[in-house]
Amino acid sequence: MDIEIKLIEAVEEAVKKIYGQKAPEKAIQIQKTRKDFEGDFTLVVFPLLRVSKKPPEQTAEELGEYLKAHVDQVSDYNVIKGFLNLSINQKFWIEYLNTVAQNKNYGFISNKENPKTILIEYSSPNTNKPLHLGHIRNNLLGYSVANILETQGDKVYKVNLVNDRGIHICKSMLAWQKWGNEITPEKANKKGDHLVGDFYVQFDQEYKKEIQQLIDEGKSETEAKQNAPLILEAQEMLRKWEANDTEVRDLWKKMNDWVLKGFDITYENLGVDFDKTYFESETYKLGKELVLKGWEEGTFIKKEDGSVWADLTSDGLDQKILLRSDGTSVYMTQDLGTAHQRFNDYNANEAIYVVGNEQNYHFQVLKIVLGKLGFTWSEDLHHLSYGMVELPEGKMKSREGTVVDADDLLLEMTSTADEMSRELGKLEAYSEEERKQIIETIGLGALKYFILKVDPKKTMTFDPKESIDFNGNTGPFIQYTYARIQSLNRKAKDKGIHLPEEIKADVEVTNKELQLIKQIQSYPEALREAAKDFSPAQVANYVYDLAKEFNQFYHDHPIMSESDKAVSEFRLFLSNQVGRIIESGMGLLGINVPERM
RNA sequence: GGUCUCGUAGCUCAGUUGGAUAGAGCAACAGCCUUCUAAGCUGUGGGUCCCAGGUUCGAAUCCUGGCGGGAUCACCA
Repeated sequence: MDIEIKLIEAVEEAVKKIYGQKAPEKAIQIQKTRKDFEGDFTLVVFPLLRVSKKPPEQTAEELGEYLKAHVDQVSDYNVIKGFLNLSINQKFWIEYLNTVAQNKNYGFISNKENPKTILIEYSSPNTNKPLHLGHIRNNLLGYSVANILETQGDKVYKVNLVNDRGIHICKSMLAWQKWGNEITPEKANKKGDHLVGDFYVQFDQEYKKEIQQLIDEGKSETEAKQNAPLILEAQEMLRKWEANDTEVRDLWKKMNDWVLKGFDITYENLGVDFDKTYFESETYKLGKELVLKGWEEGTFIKKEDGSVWADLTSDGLDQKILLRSDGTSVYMTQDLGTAHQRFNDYNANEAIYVVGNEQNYHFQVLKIVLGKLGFTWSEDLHHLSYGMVELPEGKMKSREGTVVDADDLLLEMTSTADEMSRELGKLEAYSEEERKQIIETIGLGALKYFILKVDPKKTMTFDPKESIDFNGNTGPFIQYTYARIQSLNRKAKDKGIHLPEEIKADVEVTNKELQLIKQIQSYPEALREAAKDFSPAQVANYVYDLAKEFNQFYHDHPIMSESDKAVSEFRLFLSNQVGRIIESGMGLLGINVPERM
């Protein structure tokens, strides 16, 4: 049983025995003792003064005395103001470490009684331009959160909804048709997504010129924007697309295919994947029936022009359009439909949408509207709203060429890792192939950790001029710690020191070693919290603390050269448990750990 | 203007049901490789936790108001 739970129960019992009443609800708070104080767990006694009717120090003394006498694991206690610090005996910690070693998936919940089925939608790119740094954050978050949720024993499905239709897609198609000269990714020797993205940019440039020309001819800006020949042509193309015009559809298929192939490469390099990919071209008509039904049932209102609206004024929001006056769908309509379809397809208990915080309002409305339609599962729909990635100067703007391209960044990370390793004189002894693999692991690890260590909700800053660090609170730091541990294992093999299956409780243990075990003990809780908050950052920060703690231990605890065999084996054993958790935690972040670096 | 959100060291960030003296990394400076990987370890300096009230034994954390930044409020997606 969890030691914390055991302590809480013991305190409950103590309060009853000593003060003759039940402790008030939630009054028993057990937390980890802060490092600067003696002890392992701390009971905050202030909330208990109501029943003890005695000063804090005295209450703490009485409870401490009782716990020491009645709980095996409590070896000692001390009182500082209203804080009762409890020390847990070494036997408990060593035994705990032994159970960790035996548990293949330590920290993970398996065989949960009623596992949930959770859908997580992430990535969801547009097929008109390549992925950039913002998408990287989305992809890494989605992939990692899926992993983290699975540790809690639930079934998670990762889905991608590709936005492959609409006016923005027609823009790049039209530009290619006009100025592309039948170029293909092969001929241009360029990834398809980049090639198509170039045409999207070109469209925008030419469109701007036309607008300027119309303005010069005396038209208003709005008028110019609406009447520029290029936009009219693009709109015409969209109409043809919707009418299933063969020529347009063929071009659309061809160019989307280029882009999707490009995305596949980026996804693979990033190390993310999906259980299913949906295409908006196949789902964009969903939702209309739901809306019409809602109107018939009086949930929505129809205006004179025929458009259908949800009135959300009673929820403190505005009115929201659901069907245009011509009867066609809007974004919200589609999302209503896809949400409904998803919950049915998978018989899901929860759905998570990894979407930037600029769409907070949209998801707020989506939930309310689904609720109004009578779907009780609207409560189980979560928007994992993440903050934008900004440059030091502010937002990334594609038009100003300040976007950080995903593929470029990945390449750059590897070459930085390469430079670093050369500077440090590492990896010289290894084959070219192994070297390449290691620097990729490190470069990618640096990037992923850099992004995932930040609380998803927060806007984060990325400075492309300063390359991502490899020292300190970084991915490579943690990877390095892991590599050190593997190096220990290799050395141990050479020296004939074997890794014991378990440790005897009477081995000599230092404070630092106990601290490490305590840090290990926090792993399951860290995962629970991370899953609850959809926050890989909490896993990242946990693993960092563990690695930092280990490096301190490593620095002043000889392992191979320790003369006491039992101590030497214990340290090797402890190191291996740390290594396993680093590998596990980093794995949840989608970061690999190298055997050497 | 309405709604939402953020504000912690020079910079990037931790700090989770309110708990003890607010922590890391980077950058700066000073040390530690004849000893298991120095991508490491140790130390120094650096704080009005945006401001003002309130709640309480106790507030970076909760409430109210203000200041500052961001997002959003389309018959776009």
